[in-house]
Amino acid sequence: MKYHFNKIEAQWQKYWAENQTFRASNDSDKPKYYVLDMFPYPSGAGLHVGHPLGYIASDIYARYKRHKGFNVLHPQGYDSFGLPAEQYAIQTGQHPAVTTKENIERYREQLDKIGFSFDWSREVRTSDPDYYRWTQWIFIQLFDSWYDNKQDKARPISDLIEIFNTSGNTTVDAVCDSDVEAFSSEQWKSFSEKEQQAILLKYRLTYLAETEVNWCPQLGTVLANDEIVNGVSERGGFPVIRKKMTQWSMRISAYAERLLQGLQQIDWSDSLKESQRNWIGKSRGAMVTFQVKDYDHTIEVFTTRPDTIFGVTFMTLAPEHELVDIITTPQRKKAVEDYKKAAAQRSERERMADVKTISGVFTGAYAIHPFTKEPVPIWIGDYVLAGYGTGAVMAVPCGDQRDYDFARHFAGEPGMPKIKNIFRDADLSQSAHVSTPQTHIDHSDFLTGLPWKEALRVSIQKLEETNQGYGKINYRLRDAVFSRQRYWGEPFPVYYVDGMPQMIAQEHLPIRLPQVEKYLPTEQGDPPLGNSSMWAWDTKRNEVVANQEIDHQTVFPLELNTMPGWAGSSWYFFRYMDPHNEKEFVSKESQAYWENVDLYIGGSEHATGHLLYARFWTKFLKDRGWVSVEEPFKKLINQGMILGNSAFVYRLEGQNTFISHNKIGDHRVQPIHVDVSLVNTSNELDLEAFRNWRAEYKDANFILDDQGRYLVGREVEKMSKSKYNVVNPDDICQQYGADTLRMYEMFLGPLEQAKPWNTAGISGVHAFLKKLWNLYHNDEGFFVSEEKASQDSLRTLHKTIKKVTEDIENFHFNTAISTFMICVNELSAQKCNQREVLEPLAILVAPYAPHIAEELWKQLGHHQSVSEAPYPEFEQEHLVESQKEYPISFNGKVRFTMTLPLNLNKEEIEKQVMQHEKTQKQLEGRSPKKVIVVPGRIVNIVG
RNA sequence: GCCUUGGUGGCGGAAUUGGUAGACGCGCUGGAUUCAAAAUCCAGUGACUUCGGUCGUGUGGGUUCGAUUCCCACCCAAGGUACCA
Repeated sequence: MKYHFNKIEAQWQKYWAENQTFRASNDSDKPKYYVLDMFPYPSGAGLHVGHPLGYIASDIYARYKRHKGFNVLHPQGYDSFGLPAEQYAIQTGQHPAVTTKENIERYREQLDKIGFSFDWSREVRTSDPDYYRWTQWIFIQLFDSWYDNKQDKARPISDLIEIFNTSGNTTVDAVCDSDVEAFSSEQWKSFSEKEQQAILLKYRLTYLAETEVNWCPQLGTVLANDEIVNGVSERGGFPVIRKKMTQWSMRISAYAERLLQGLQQIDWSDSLKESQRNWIGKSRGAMVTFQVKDYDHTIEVFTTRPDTIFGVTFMTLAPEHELVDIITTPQRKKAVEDYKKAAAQRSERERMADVKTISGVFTGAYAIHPFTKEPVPIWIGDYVLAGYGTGAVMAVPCGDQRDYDFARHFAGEPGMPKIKNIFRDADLSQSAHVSTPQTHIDHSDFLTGLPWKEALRVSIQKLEETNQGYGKINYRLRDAVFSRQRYWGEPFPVYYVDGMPQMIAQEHLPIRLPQVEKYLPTEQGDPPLGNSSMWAWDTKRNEVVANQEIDHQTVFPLELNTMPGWAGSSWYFFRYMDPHNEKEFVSKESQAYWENVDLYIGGSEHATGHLLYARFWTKFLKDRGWVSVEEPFKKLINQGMILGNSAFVYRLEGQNTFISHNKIGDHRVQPIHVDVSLVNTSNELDLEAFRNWRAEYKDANFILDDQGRYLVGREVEKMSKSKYNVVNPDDICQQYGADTLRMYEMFLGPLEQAKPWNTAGISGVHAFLKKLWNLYHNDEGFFVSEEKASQDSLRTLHKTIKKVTEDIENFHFNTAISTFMICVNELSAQKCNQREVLEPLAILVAPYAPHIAEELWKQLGHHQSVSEAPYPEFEQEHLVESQKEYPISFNGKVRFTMTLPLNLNKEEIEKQVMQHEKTQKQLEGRSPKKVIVVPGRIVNIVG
């Protein structure tokens, strides 16, 4: 009887949907288990074969846990705000909500075909007003909170106001802006309402601040680093400059230490934890204050090596540093201005990546060394980034390679003194000195002669004594910018009274996105929401009203920015616990039942973005008492990305002629991504299809190779619509079935490893499922016997149970599938058709290939879904071994094997091996120096 | 540049704690079946070889009786690098 996968799969998908087989209850006697996928952004390209990789893995695990008797929550939803829908709207005028809805429908259709056990009754969409009202609500709570270092938690802002009223701010130890001045309770009370609000803003966990952005004047918009290629915008190729803008920020830095410490209690891979540790970047050192010569200004620097303070040869400020314009001397003005302009045109990433080009310019100004009181020249250089630390460094060329390179590059120029060497016996002729435990400090007044670690301690002490600095723990983690000049994101529940932000009361949420005519920034350079004529807040009627009603008395302008993509994804895992609650973002009871995510699966590209923000918000919600957990995700697995196999055509520079990859030679060409569907497996381009692909290639000319073919170049890279390398899974479901797709994606390789997509090999997995089917069927139909199974078959079954269970617990799905293949091959050879073996086998396979398992289960006479069957137990008695085939090696090389009983001890094994004729032959009369016997493993004869 | 991960046959990959390198699958070769093809089944398949063996897990060193596995240095690829998701 044939295996009709299409029919079987459609039937069971319908059954699961109609019977709500996978609906999770918030009330159960079983232990709970929460399995979550990182929800997808519904892109216009549809689901690609990379998405299901993680979903299949989590689905296998969720189904496995159900067999093991758990109440499993396995939901799915959509991260549906984002830039691509907005760009599509800009190009076509189509409202992003419409495109997004269509894309979601397409995703759902595709997901349904793969047979996932999602509880769709809990679906969430971040762009749904019923969802984003709670994102707005959380924003308001952040605004209403400050971080108390003494209690090491976030507290309501009302507590802080009370403290200010009773004792001013001098007793408060809070995380706040660096420019807060001390005030008493009397002073606080004497401030105007506006002054008080301005001060509070410096303490709130979300606050307004000036931050740098990539500004593209021609597009009139801010760009992500990702949208900038070689210093110009990806769209249009326009210049991009760095510019300051007032934006909402999140005080994630308040949580730096807890985010670091929390890593110890969660089950994530060491590499991922390491990434987060490096991102948080905790370092110990000192803040040092340098007075600027002839000015009433100081430069603050953070250094991890205050012990090298006497080695300071010059100082470097970021070109954007606020003092640059003030202190630059008239003679240096032009050079500094030119340099600043050039630096503004380089993205932060370029500046970090490019260490070969050393650039900088002397300001003509000097700082005063805190101890020697000698003048220290002040330079600017773009290797110092404004956003890092204080945007200024003290340069010690003898101990830091970048400073060394900078000093060498500008040696002899005005303002660049000779390198000061403060290390005893250090050779500076080639490079900076690398400190070791033996390093001692020299030529450094009170530090001379000390080992550097000791000098570190003394230098901080001295800085503190002389009030010129203090020991400090610094974090690389910066506060997170929370404003986007975009349309398709959550609107802020914020209006402005006299320039000060005010929150809209929570009962009036959600504040819905307004309709706009155009999704581009306004002509004045305001964000897209500035195009709306209905974007003002009436504080009397508590509703959004027309802009013309703004009177700054009762009707005020609303915030024009929207929230970033990570807002909605920082808390969605809580919403699945209680998705339809209209009173709270999640009820206390639901959250207490589900706690947090037991298993989270998603791509490693989120290692430091989403995963850090979600941890931050969870900790905040815990502090304020809305949830009971400190960490959102107990265990996390990063599925490796399925990479695309991009294809390239090569355009001769400045022409509309394309040259075959194997003919490029010395031609100057521009590689252009071409849709992989236009290329066959031999890398040959379909020229007709290419001409029809896009209007600009209609009249393209080609230089073909000697066989008359146009060959494309190939490159493995991330699958994305813009690279035209997306492969979608629908065709595979159609041709081979969902069970084959599920097993093939798992069989491709280790879950955590990145791998390029390739369908070669899928036939092997499909053949396996057919063989599995044939164990239960003969030509006539279902054919399973009630007789006792053979010892061999039971052995095969239990060997399989053992290995597959170990593999699933360790997420080694690829080897589990080879184990299934071996099992089915063995059972076929044994002609096994006994229920005793085939019934447990159907359950074992069910998490991987649920459709075929359901069908076999039904044919075996069951009326319930196989997903409710208990997992088979492993029985050791079927696998007892008494003999071992020992490899016998000579000097580490295996020469032959011999079978010996497993109960022999070392001496008995050695005796038997030495008596063997082949041993004597190998030794050719020599007596061995040593015989190493590892019982149950190997014998090695040395000599 | 920096951080993280990876590099094993023609290809995807396997190898539990340092113990027979290449499981399982694809591909390829030969055979059976067929009028023929598809499908299926059987056998072989790391390279070299004077058929004794020799070499072989990115490159070069090291530790060890024994290294894909541990250590050092380097090369290459992918992901991230704070406004793509």
